[in-house]
Amino acid sequence: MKEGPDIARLGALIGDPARANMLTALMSGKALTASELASEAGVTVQTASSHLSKLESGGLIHPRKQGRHRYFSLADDDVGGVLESLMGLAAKKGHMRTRTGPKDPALRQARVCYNHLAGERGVQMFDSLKTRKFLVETDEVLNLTKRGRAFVEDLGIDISNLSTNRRPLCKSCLDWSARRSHLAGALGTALLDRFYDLGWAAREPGTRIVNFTKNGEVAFLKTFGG
Amino acid sequence: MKEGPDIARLGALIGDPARANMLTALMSGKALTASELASEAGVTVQTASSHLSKLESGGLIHPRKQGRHRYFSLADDDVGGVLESLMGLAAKKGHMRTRTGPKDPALRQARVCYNHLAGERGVQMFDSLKTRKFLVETDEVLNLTKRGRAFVEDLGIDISNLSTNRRPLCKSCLDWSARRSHLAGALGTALLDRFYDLGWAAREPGTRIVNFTKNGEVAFLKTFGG
DNA sequence: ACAATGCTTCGGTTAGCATCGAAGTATGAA
DNA sequence: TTCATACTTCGATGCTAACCGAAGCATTGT
Repeated sequence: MKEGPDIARLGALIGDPARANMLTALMSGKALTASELASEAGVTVQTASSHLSKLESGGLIHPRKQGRHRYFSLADDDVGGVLESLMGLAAKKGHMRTRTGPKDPALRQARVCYNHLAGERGVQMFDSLKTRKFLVETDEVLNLTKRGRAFVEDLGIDISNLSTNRRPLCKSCLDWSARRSHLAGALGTALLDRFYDLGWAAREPGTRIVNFTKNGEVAFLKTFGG
Repeated sequence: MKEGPDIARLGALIGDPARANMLTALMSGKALTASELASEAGVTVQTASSHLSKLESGGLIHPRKQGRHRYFSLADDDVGGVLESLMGLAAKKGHMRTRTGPKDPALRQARVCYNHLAGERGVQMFDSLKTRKFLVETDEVLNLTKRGRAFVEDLGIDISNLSTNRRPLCKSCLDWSARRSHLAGALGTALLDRFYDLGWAAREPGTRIVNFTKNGEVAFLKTFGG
């Protein structure tokens, strides 16, 4: 029996190509069925089932039974954050798969990171919130100021609804393309959802790309400085 | 040929128990030799060598040749950050295991590194020489200034005798306990020898420990600032 | 010169695990 | 009930990579 440190188990889980494909697919934030994940990973459903049970017992994903389907999603924000930071490191080390398709620039500009906005747009929003003192970072903990709270409520977000949750309101997440931080946590999710509702942006189906509409881009730039 | 996403390669690198042990050992910030890492990982040096070359070509660690040793350290802060986040996730999932204990305190304070002084004393001496501009480091090359030369000669060391040797006069050596540098090279050797001659310190037989006498400690602190 | 130390490379063995076919369970539809 | 879909479990196979012994290379010390 081989005993390694804690991170070895996590690394081995992420280290298998099939499982890594599944996890990156789940980074879109959508819950996917076992069959869908199998085709994403390019393996049969039996193999996928084996992988999924390992990921589940490893605490990386969380199943939700619904009818005769099982929907899988990432276990929590921390898992998404770790995967994001791993992608960032991989990109920096030049091991990035060089499929320079048209998708790549779009991914860099705006994409979902599990359930919040990432990419240049996400970094821009984060910086804007910090320079205007809506967000302050003290002792590595992010806090929303009173003025920030007012700003967010002006956008039409119900803060009290979020703060009841045990999930942290504000959290910084290291970006994959830029090496800067963007906003994660409940507020990050709420903001992205609000952008959808306002018609500023929409998801490109089947990918992690977030497409901003013409009016949405104008409004976003006006709101988060240029 | 199996092609997975970028993070799979990183995951696989971290996923092997031996490599994970090496990486966690390097998380201390210290640079370690291949042999030390082998014993940390519980494998033979041949196996360790194979692992280390993989970690190096994966961009996770960075080698630094020094004499007949190769010191390895984490490539950059980003690698440490990713490992840290992985440990955090593993701890959260409850797979945490406590790790290696401390080493001999006497060794940390003052010891020989081949033939020069290492440990906290060595680092202190090195820092003192640099802040007083007796040593300057340009382009990763250490040079003794004129004032430094005078200072060393005042201690009773014959510089001209050393400079004839093909061995470099000044060389920085990465410390084992602190992760700072100390002075190696012909001058480092000469200084330690001079300490012996002056009766400031003596070797503890059979070990690498250097014991300072009471008077020697006072003189050392006076000479190299405290 | 010679020996000793630190590390790497080569070759062959072995263990683990991903993989898929086939059979089994569960849910939903006709 | 009977069939179809979604998924899991079992068993067998095959490939990868970790592992160590032995030999080779490089540096240092005597």
